[in-house]
Amino acid sequence: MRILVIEDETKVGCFIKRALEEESYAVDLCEDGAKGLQMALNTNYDLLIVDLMLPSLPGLEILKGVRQARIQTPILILTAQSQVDQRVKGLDAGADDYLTKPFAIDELLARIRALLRRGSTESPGVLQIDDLALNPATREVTRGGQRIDLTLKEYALLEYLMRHTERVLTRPMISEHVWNQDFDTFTNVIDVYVNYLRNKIDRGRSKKLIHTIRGSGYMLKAD
Amino acid sequence: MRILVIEDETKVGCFIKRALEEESYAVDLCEDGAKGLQMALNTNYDLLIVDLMLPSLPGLEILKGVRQARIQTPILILTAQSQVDQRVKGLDAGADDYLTKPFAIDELLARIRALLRRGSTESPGVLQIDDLALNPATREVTRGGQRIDLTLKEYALLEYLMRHTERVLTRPMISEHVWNQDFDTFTNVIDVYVNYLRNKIDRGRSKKLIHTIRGSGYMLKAD
DNA sequence: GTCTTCAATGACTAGGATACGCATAGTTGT
DNA sequence: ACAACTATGCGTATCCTAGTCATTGAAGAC
Repeated sequence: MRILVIEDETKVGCFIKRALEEESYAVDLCEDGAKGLQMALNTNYDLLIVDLMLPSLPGLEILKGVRQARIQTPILILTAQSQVDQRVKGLDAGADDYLTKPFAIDELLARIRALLRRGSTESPGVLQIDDLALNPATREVTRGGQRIDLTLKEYALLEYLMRHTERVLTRPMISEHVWNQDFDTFTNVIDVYVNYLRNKIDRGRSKKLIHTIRGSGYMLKAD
Repeated sequence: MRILVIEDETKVGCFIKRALEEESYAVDLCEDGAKGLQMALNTNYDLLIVDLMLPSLPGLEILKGVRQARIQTPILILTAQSQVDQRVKGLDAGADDYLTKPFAIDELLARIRALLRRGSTESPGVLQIDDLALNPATREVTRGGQRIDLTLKEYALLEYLMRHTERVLTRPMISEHVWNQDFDTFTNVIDVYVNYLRNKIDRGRSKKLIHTIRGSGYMLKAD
């Protein structure tokens, strides 16, 4: 899950970025409004977090810009306590939720989960394919009831796969959402990590879940 | 456990804050009603303490505001002796308990413990994981029947962990609820205290309860 | 139609760099 | 003296690179 944070206060921005990264989201931080809008338009993020108090470009303009471009990405706006009218305008301009500063990081994470969930087929909290289950809250992964330990990157990759099952996921897509990289690095990191995942998830099982689509990418599927 | 106190009398407010902090709660004090309501809405506290006699905004409005926002946080109201009707209205408006001024601080602490207990899944007063037990009323911690002495911060950290077992608790989450810090301090205090706790709780035992989730945070779990 | 060849693609492995968390010692403040 | 916190060095899990090995599928030979 890739998230863009547009926030001019460096301290707050860094804090959010770190917190999200610990939840294994891929995070881009932008401290400039105009630049942020460009990034939002060029990259397909899964979520935008926008501070409405920005120096160069009013946050509202970012919202309008994004929505005019027919981009449906959920947007969460941050406002100061006093800016009640701003908040209303923000929701009118297409924001999906808001949070007033200062806020608790728990609250932010909860709302992010809610927004991402809403976007993707109302998932019931725990993702499941066949006998493979992934619980984002506890970050616990099991197959056939048996616990599987994953590293951060392995987990991030699996979560992305599980949120988009039965669909071919190309390397650039995976690279963007899991590694937060816009351009091809000409490495084989993805292959390596798919291999790691296979070892932990499919090895020794008759029913394989991770399939490679030669020439295209990978797919998670029960068949 | 993070508590918000909304109380306009500076003297009383500071007194409560100090007393609570000595019990190792993380406390925010707010002397203005409107501001307090905002804080209650923005941050997810574990408990609210509200004086019903406030200058800017009647305490009752705060209750209504909070409950309208579907926030279930337990609320304790403070009233003067004469304000019997206020008290009733307060309970009707969603308060969970009340206390009349002047009150004994012990009384306040006891009621707070009761409310926190009730809030968290009807626990039987004493938190327990495996053979580790924590009694919030007496602040007594035992493992295998053996008493364990903890400092204020150690205790606060353990209580937070024990109220959220089997879930990955990230550093920012811990920082907020135990240290009452909204932003990252870029120090390793948390690591150090986890280490202290481990020395007192897990050292020398075969079954470890404190687990680190590399790259994410910590988790208290019996497995 | 079957077999062989070969280039492209992916699977797998090993090892170095890095970042993370642990431990311990040191500092501050009550 | 004790608790709270900071600073630092160290070991290691994790991440990534780079290289080799296996598989695939299409083109050409028979």
